[in-house]
Amino acid sequence: MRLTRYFLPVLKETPAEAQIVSHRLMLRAGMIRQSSAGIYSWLPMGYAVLRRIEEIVHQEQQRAGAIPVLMPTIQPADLWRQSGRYDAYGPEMLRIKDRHERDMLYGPTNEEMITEIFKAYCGSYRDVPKMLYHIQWKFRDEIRPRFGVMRGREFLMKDGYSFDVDHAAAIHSYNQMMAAYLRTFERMGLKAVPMKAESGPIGGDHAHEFLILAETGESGVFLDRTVVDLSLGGTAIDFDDRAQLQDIFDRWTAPYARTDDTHDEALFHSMVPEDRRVEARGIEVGHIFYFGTKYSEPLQALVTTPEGEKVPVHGGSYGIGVSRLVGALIEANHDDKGIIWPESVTPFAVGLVNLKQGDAAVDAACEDLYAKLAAAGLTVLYDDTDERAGAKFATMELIGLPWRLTVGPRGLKSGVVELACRRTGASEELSPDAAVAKLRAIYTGL
RNA sequence: CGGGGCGUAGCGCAGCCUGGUAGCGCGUCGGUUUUGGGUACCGAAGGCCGCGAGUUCGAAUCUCGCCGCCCCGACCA
Repeated sequence: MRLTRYFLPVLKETPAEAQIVSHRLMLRAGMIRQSSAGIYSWLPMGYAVLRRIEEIVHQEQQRAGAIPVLMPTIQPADLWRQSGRYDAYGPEMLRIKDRHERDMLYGPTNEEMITEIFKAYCGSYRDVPKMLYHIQWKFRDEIRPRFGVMRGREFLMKDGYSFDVDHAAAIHSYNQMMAAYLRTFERMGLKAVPMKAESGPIGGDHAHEFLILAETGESGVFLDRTVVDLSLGGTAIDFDDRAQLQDIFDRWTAPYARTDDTHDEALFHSMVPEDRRVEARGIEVGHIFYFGTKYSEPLQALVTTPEGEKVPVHGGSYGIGVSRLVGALIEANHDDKGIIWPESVTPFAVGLVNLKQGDAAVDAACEDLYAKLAAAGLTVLYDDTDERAGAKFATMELIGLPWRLTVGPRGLKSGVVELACRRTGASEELSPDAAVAKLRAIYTGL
């Protein structure tokens, strides 16, 4: 993409309304534009990151055996009356009427709807286990939206739902999602720690929240340092292997890790030696829980067992805050100059900077690199504007592309370009072809 | 929803107390200059001063009402 043809409305100054760093940087980098309180348009740069995050979530969900669907944003109120949540949900739920005065709502979540779908088609133990998920916009009319996309009213969420014949099978589904989430967040370069959670308004008991540690986190967290160092690394996971998944579950949930909602100071001290105790702040980016028959009973989602008995299915629900992750990633990856995208979610693999637009040799070298990078399968943002070097560098640093390839007359005289790493600030001079090869190597396997 | 603050050019702000036909910086456009870290200078465009009512000869400024946004708190992916 050529910057002269792109839409990248960067801001030199920080808009007054933005308080936290991710919100400020998203506005300055031209990623989002506020429409009203807690509701945003996603501009090209922001949308690109959002789609990359979505793609990772899709891949890891399906790897774990979940099946993608797409349910509507607008739901009929009757469905929620059946589960009893129409009245229970409160003013957070946006209630609307259609032209026939029928009560509708903009869905804050989809348990009722997915249960209704399951019930319509699945009635036998042979139909389970099933794990369905979708990535869809939700609306919760928060009293006070804030922090940009981290706490918006409209937000993009992955929510998945498991259906199993009994408790033991449901726990396996739960463990599948636990492993899928660990993989998902690791791929994004995030340290997300599963923490024991309260069941919350949805009910149930087997529940964990995934939090990434960040100074601006909304929750206080208390944890054993050892859990932060756990990593799946290249572990091959067989999602049908109950023992392996149970082992992963055990390893990640054994160390003490809780938010201030569930924190138990005495237990914390008894379980964790002082030198391993960490008190920090965290941002919740995912939530998994087993809720048993909470929805299947009132909605009469039953399956027949091999013995011919009809039993309510055991359900679990698994959320990832996809749009929130954009903000959370920035909270975890930035410096005083701007954003630093991990390679796995960056909107462009590399920024190509032409230091002397209009100079025949430099233009030609840039065009050549632009074509070769594209041929190597890399996405490129080519700054072909006639801005000065300082302005171009500042913009590249602000928008956070992980690698910058700088081409100028000075280096070109000796046949080199500069490849700079956004995260470390390190740079090296090498031939254009070597730069392409190095970038290709960096991005291989992501 | 309780408490506080703010709505003036695309963005950041001054002007309001003490009414008199709207200003600064950045950005944008044109020109000169500069050319490896947000260059300097010259010129220009751009605003029913959030909306409505009132007071007044006259309202960005005073009064009342409404709307929107932000911050603290309770609530949440």
